[in-house]
Amino acid sequence: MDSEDLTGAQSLAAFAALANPHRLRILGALADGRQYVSLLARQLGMSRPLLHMHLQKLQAAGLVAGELELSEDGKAVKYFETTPFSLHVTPQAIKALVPTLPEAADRKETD
Amino acid sequence: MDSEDLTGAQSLAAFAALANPHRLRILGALADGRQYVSLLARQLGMSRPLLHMHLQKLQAAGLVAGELELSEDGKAVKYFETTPFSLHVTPQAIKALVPTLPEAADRKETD
DNA sequence: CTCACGTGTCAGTAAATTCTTACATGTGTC
DNA sequence: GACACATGTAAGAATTTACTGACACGTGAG
Repeated sequence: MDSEDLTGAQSLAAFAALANPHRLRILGALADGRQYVSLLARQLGMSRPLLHMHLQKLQAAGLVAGELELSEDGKAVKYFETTPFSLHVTPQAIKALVPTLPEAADRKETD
Repeated sequence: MDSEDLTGAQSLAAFAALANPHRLRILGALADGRQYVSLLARQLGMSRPLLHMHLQKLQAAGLVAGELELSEDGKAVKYFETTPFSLHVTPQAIKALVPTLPEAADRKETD
């Protein structure tokens, strides 16, 4: 995922997802490799429902991806990993993305 | 301002500042050049107190800088401009910045 | 003096985010 | 059957963020 391909709404979701210390630590932990939810919660010292919520936001922003697998002993285990995102944030990049923001787009269409 | 120089807290403030459509439009408008508050509020169609609040957040995050000047006819006018920031956001970059997050630092110091 | 223009700030409300507790499901083992 | 482990989700409280409206100040022009 590259900065240039993102719309305003997608960038907004990505920035919002990054604007939280828990989610940064989740991304940091997943940068080394994939991990499943319950173990990740124990490693980071947070409750599983809370981690679940944060992972949902990261996934909605396209920063992580999860896949449900069956372990050898038959249990369902959900692994998450980071997507190979690369955002380059500069004033000019933001200016280029402003016309694709939801509100601005609405204004252009409906006027 | 370069990504590598930022601490966790500073990155967090920057991401939080970027996670708002109004603030992206403010940055987009200032990417072309400096502007003063009242005129910028009219251009963007938002109230001046609201713009003031957003500019405070952008300034606290180090994304814009403001300087108070006296116009030719003696009035105090405050101009804002973008700082030349350049953030490169990748999973590895985030991992490197996790140890400098406030909570993690506290935990390391106080244990 | 009043008006128009610039600045900043405070109080209150509306809305979104964050977090905990408790519940539900399914599988393998003792 | 009861336990340990995995999954997901829903309700409610606490906190933070976003926004409006009203107020303050100062200057130059009519």
